[in-house]
Amino acid sequence: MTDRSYSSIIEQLRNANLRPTRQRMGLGRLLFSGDQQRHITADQLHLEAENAGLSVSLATVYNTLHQFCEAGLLREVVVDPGRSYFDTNTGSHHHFFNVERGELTDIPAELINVASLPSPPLGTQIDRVDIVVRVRND
Amino acid sequence: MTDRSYSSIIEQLRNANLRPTRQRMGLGRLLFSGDQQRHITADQLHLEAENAGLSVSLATVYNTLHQFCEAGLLREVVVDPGRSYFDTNTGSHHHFFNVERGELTDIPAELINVASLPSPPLGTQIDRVDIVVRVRND
DNA sequence: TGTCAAGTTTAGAATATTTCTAAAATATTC
DNA sequence: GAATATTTTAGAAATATTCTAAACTTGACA
Repeated sequence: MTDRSYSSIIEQLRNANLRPTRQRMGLGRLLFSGDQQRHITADQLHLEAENAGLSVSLATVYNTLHQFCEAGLLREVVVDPGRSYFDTNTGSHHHFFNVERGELTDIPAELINVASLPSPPLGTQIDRVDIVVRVRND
Repeated sequence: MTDRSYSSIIEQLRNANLRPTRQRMGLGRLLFSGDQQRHITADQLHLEAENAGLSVSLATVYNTLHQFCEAGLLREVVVDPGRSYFDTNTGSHHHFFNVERGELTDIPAELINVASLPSPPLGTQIDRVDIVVRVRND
């Protein structure tokens, strides 16, 4: 387990005013208990929950993913029209996206050097910078 | 009109083995006849066509947008889950995306300096690098 | 120019993802 | 343990996109 252990999840849910229900805890364990960072769609997580014997509806998977995003436990990644990916890595970083396989891989922020961003359109402020490096199989 | 004038569109369609039909020419004119670069969704273009008195089905708008992409006349931009934008600027560049308004603005490639891309995952090759600077209204 | 084959458009159905709704279940508080 | 608030859920609805197959248009050529 990473630093987001079982009790840490409860605590983070509490901080976000979310009750630690069976479903949230179960999905949290699936998402955060591995060593690896995960990039997963709602449907994939729903399937994984089913396979793990966790009974949870697709609606709840969607609700939970969004609540986890708001709580800062997850981050939504937009690379594919018509499908959202959720990323357990909430730190500053970017992505490789394998267009053929629909697979995301992290790129640590420090490995990409963005010099000289132009100033944003009048009346707006920069929220964040997303870099997606699209790759194809040889 | 830009350099992609009326006759130029016909020519480009021919090059792509696409017959210059009423629908394709009409949509081409809507997309390319202004001075400005355009960022538009299928639905927006369909509406615009209707307003311009061009009778064309939504299915054809989708077909045409994809064919124009394959022909290198357009480029698809993914910034919003569940909606595709099509960009008349096919050159190398990036985008501001106003999350609140759903509005895209071009950033010329030379205004962003990406130094030191890490090498792509084994067995893959870089297709392109998309940078999206998400902005919010003050 | 008329005919034919190939390509194109279309309405409507189908699909896929996501959100909504309101009723039942669960958690928290006292 | 009862009362209240939150959460989950199935199924319906919304949204964007793709598919299908029939009707239409185009281009080639006699």
